[in-house]
Amino acid sequence: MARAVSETHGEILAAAARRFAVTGYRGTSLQDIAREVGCSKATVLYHFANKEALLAELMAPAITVLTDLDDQLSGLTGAAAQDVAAVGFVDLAVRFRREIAVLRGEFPELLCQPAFAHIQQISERLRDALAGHSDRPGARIAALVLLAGISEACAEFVDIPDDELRPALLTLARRAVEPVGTPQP
Amino acid sequence: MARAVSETHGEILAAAARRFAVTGYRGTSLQDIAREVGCSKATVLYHFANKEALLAELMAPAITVLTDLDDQLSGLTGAAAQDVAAVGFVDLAVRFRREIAVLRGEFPELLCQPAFAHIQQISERLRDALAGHSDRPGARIAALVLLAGISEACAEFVDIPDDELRPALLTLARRAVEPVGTPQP
DNA sequence: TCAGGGTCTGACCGATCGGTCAGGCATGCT
DNA sequence: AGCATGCCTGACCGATCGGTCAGACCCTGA
Repeated sequence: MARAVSETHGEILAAAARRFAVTGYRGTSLQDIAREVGCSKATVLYHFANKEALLAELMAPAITVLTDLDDQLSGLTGAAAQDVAAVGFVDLAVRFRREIAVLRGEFPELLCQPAFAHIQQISERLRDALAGHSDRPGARIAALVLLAGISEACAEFVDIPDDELRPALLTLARRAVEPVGTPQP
Repeated sequence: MARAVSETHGEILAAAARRFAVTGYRGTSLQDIAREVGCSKATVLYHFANKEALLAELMAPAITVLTDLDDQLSGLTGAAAQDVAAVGFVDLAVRFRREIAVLRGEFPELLCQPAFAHIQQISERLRDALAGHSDRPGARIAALVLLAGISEACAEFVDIPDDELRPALLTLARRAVEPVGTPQP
């Protein structure tokens, strides 16, 4: 057959995204992906060094956006940080619904891999920002519930258009976040 | 060694609960469980017909409570259903934190197993009740975010005492749920 | 025409998975 | 003493996993 390299490469990536989103990273074998593409398992491993590299390339765009959001958040505090975190994360979760679904439930194990080492810290900072940098248990619990719930909802509602899902999630987030005192003049 | 049957049986169950909660159902091998107990893998399979039966016995108490909640919900509508669902699920999630953690991310696959066939329907009814039986997208999205988020939070905050986690989650749920019109006289 | 490089594959590898099975070893009843 | 029963185990099974490798195939440039 011998297709152009970029073509097969992209097809494998797309097939992996579909399968990972349904059956998870560990629940999907290289054989499954190869079958969906219509090539051999060896071909998958010709285009990608190993299974982890395939996942890493799949996640790269989402991770870039997440890192940008983290940078944006670094200079903010209080209610401003809360709102930027809410808007930013909702937008990210809606746009990268499939990538979010891939990680569903496999976060702890996958984050141990070197390619994703810093994501855990970023998500903790994100949670902290959404809690308004407060250490009240209620605020921290609310932030975690929101982040996890929004992720799950995005992975679940695959058939709802972005423009409907995004405002609904944002409204919910703003209603659910524990208000934090902002220094007002 | 030859311990009393109930003793080893219980030890295996406890070890499985610990391991499943950390590494998930699929991520935990029978060998892992046997190692933690200090017996052979064959002993685990002497006390339990197979891996699935071990999981089923582990989940039984939580499933009983969930089924009770479902019965309670069957006769309610509107705001009453919303509040009973919120209180009931928060209580269940807090009490069975470890069982919730086991299912983390493996819901779709595990629910295919015959022992858990009806759980999916129950959780959908629960979500529907929490949405006040409304079909507005905002209400349905909020209900899913809450159920998923509460589950995740309970699985994550293992070190917070029940009496602190429960009211925080309940307050959040009542604040986040989309209010539904109740027929008032 | 031929050499070389990019693409792809079948066959194979060691490791690990869930699960089976014959048999060892106590204990208690007859 | 002899036997049955319950508990436990090492050895083993077929399947599947991620990954390797030698070589086939095709295209292109010299």
